[in-house]
Amino acid sequence: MTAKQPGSKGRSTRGITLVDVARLAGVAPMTVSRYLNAPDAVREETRLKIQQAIVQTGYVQNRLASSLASNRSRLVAVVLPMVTNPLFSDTFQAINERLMQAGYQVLLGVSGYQSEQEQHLLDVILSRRPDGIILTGTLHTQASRARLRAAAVPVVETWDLTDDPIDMLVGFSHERVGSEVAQRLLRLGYRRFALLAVDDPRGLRRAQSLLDALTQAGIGDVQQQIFAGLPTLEQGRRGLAALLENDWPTPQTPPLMVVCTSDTLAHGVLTEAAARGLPVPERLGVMGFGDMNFASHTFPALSTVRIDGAQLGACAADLLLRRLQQPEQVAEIVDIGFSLIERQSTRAVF
Amino acid sequence: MTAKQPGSKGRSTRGITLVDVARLAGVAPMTVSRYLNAPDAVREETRLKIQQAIVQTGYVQNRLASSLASNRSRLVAVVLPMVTNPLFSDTFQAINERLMQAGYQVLLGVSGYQSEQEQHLLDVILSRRPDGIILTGTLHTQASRARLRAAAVPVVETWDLTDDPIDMLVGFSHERVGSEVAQRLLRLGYRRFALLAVDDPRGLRRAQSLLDALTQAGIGDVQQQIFAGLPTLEQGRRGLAALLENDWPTPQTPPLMVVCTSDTLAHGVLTEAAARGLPVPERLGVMGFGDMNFASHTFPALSTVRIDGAQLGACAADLLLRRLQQPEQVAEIVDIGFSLIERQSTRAVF
DNA sequence: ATGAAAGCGCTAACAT
DNA sequence: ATGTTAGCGCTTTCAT
Repeated sequence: MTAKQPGSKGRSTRGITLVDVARLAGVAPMTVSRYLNAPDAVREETRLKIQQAIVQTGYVQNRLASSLASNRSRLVAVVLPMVTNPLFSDTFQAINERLMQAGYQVLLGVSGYQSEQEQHLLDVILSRRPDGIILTGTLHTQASRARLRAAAVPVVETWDLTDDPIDMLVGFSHERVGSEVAQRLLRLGYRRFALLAVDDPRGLRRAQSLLDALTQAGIGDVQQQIFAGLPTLEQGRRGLAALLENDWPTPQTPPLMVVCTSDTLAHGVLTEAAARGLPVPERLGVMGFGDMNFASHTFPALSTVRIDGAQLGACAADLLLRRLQQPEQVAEIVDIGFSLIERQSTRAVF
Repeated sequence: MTAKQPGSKGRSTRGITLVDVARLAGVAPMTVSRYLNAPDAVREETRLKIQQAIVQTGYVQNRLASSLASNRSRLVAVVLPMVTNPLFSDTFQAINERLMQAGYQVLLGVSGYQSEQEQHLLDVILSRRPDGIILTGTLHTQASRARLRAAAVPVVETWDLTDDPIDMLVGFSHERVGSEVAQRLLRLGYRRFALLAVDDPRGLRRAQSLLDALTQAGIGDVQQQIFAGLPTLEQGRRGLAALLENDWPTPQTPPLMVVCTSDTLAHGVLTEAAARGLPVPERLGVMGFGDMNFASHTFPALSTVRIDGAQLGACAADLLLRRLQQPEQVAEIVDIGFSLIERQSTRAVF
């Protein structure tokens, strides 16, 4: 509560600064700064004096000022299409954990799935001068991508494997997911297929790739239900209900395989099937995507495509952190792959 | 790529600044600043010149500098116990939406459910000088709460109704949830109860309040399964399995009511019941919490306690924004309440 | 190991 | 409506 003498043109007094701490500790401000940023560069005795002064004053460093002066914000922007999509939450969690541990903080950006305000979001983010940016998916407009390249900030794109990454990249091939799922299901004996999807860009690519592979195998008549919005249990139920309207599997027909672009949709399909007394896997097969934490515990257990979201996030954070420590590092591209998990929901007997 | 002449003691050149834009537009830096912060205070003609200069240079404002100079960061820290808990994602989404719209950005803080590193997280957050802080739940240690009060930053606590809020508050009474659930279920005719909970502090308070109400009604023998960690479908299945080991409801016994502190656990209970052929609601009743988006679409549909997470988030953001506009505003406390939703899973016939 | 000077990029406050 | 000056709180750079 010491009343400071305002300078002739000074502003109203603010909180406790590093100068206050320095004065109390009887050292130069620069020494306090050293204590904060590299304690080992300060003598033990001095360190104690400063420590005491900090506790006594309740000083909290002002990182706005330190970021400005040092040209390092220790901020990393993480851009998600949607905070409510549980597919990304493991990734997000892992990213945040690693970054915090390394002394960085996460600035959140939510892009939505449409590209309208993308440029604006990007400017808002860049205005904070983050030391790095982690994108979920990739930016949609070329203008945005160019701006990001121009900003010369390290960027990691995730959850995808594109042709021309902005910088670093960690993901997997959605095309390969689609075709491998098709091949596996064909090998299991399925011949009748339906598709349940929501309209997110990567999910649609998986779906298209699946359809292509099926067509190549001579299966062209695949019923499709594509919804707008996020995948929900409700959409899954509705989707199956719609599919069954013109194709109700009887004991005589071979089982129908419903491929979903998300475990959540698939869970809804299982639920609707149970509600209608349609036995899975005997007359209906279900395939999900994501291997989310519930997939192995649905009834019956859900076959799906496993993506290790936590590993993906950890990898993205590590790539970025390594670059921040060694700016010369080349831009890596990491394919973390995926694996097909066969559980009860695809175990029809042919 | 214009090589700037470094001052005698200058640092290596950085990006394009407001001064560069001003020079190109032929105005003073302050005029550019005005254009950015209050375009209406600048003449149309000048505005166009500046606009052009900005586009031409690709200038992006440096908010680190502007925050430092203006003592307003336009940053709001949002603290979550865990990013992967879907209970909070609607709230988080709503908060982020409102804040972005109002020109604020979200700085994420993940506290975990234990209080060990709470103080450190708090300092990390305060060091960015956020204009406000939104907490999910409340801080655990008195030291943290004191430090936050001392920082004189607007704070909104959410998802709870505590006795001594730090500042603003929006939530509901977990105690009342517990007792009202008990009373409702008793009125429905249930007399045999079991409890399934995870060890989050608010969930445990709901549970305790439920148990108290049941005891008052003369029902003291309530089997309990309390797990550590986040609520998952798997935990719900395991929980029911464990409960059934020493209490398998027969057609002769009155139905067993399993009250869960989370819809996700309840969903697991429904799943395990289906897997074991135990009919819900005839022999087993299930009650959830949260009314998450799947609750009305499980089979059978799940009775639960509805909390409007999106409304809660919007309310929290609005309280904060109002305070930021009118600092004299008193600290409001908002009880957003809850409602009991009766669906199929509690429709036993007595 | 510590200090002094200069300046990061912007805006508040006071002109005009 | 626009310009001038000082300074936000810190760190870089150079000196001791």
